[in-house]
Amino acid sequence: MLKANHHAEPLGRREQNKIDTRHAIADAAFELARSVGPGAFTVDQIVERAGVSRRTFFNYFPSAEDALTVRMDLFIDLALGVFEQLPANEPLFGAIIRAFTETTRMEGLSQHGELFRMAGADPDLLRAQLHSWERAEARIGEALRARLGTAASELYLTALVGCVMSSTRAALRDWAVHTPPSASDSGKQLEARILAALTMLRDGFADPGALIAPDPPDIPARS
Amino acid sequence: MLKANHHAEPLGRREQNKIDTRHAIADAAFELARSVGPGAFTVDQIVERAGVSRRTFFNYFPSAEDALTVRMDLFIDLALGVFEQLPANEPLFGAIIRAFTETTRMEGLSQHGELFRMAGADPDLLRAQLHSWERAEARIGEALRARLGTAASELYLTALVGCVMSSTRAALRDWAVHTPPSASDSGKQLEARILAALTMLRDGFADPGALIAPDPPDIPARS
DNA sequence: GCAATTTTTGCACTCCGTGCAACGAAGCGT
DNA sequence: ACGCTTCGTTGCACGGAGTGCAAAAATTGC
Repeated sequence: MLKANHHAEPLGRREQNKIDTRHAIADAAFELARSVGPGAFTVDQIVERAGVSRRTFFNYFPSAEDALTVRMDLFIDLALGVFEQLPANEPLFGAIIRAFTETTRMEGLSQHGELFRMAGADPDLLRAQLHSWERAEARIGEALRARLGTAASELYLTALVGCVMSSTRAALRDWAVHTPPSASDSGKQLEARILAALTMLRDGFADPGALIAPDPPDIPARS
Repeated sequence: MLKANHHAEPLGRREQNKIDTRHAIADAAFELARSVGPGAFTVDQIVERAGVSRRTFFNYFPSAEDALTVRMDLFIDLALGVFEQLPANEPLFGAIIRAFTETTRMEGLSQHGELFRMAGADPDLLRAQLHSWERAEARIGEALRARLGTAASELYLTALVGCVMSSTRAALRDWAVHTPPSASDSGKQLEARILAALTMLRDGFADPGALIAPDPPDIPARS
């Protein structure tokens, strides 16, 4: 269910077992959340499915909800990998947007959307996700620092990253409200919204009326 | 410690008692967090200080950390009150920035900064605060909707609000890192950073090198 | 195969969060 | 002031969350 790592480094049994356990727990939690709803299951149910002891669960995650944020962490892993490969002379916002679209091409967004919707029904899951976004922000900030060098101020950098993440989240909200879970082009709808939001940000929120076009807007180069 | 409400509406005993209890709990929690550190105290300690029963605490807050977000909620109350009074023809970003500065003139920022710092040491408090920001975002979004009318798309509006909040948070982070808790002009430092961040946002992150000037930057009009 | 290291597990314990029912205080009509 | 109603508070009890600790099991290096 969860993606394995792609760098074929020689992993020892120890490392590999830990990764497997982690994913087993995450998968069990996700399936449970799907079937009975977020916040409607206990840690004991998770560990039964995952085949580990209760105590082991808490060696990996501080709470049941945290097991549901593994997917986002992995998504960020991938996206950062893509981002670092992009040519350094590419415009900043363009690189960010491309890193995102390339990653969605690998991973898809449906499960992320699903989890986002769940968070609307369970405050604890929402908090875990917000925390996850926060961690992602920090990691992306480092990647941007590596690209921009010391010319960009700390404030500029963190504000920029924060806005990118905020815009993405706004797109998720809009998508969750306006696209029914059953929609066939659900993923495309979401991607289009994220692109629209990032484009607005890049252009300084100049056009309040910017709406979602039926097909993904093309992005005229800038910044 | 916490501000009383300013509209002198005729409140009944019931309403007033609830407000008092709420504030008593919030104050007790804050004092405790200050003295022993965030996450280092129990609900029982809070209720002992506040003079209410354990059960009553949970009638007001779902967790100990949530009692520490009351201040931010009240700050947003004030800020929204200010924002609604501003002339409707004032440029959007200008109005947002003014609503913020006016509110800080009433309330100050030191306690907010203090709480923000605490969140760095306690994941649960961090999550509660992130949730609080989320609620604030929703409320501010409504206020902006009332001002902008139906011309602005839902996505534009939520993305904009999200970016405003993100930029503010970035300013808080920068402040927490670079300004020692003992600094005498701590509040001014923070305010200057928030203004700088909001200005960058307004200008579309055009200048990566934007740094904090020793004295608060003045804001040339736009948008 | 053996010793060292790391991970898993069971156990015990405190604290959290909530449903429930009894109690007490505020509102309200007379 | 009286009773009646409504709403908030409290105590109790219970299941679940999260953690320190030490024993057991698995992996590693020799």
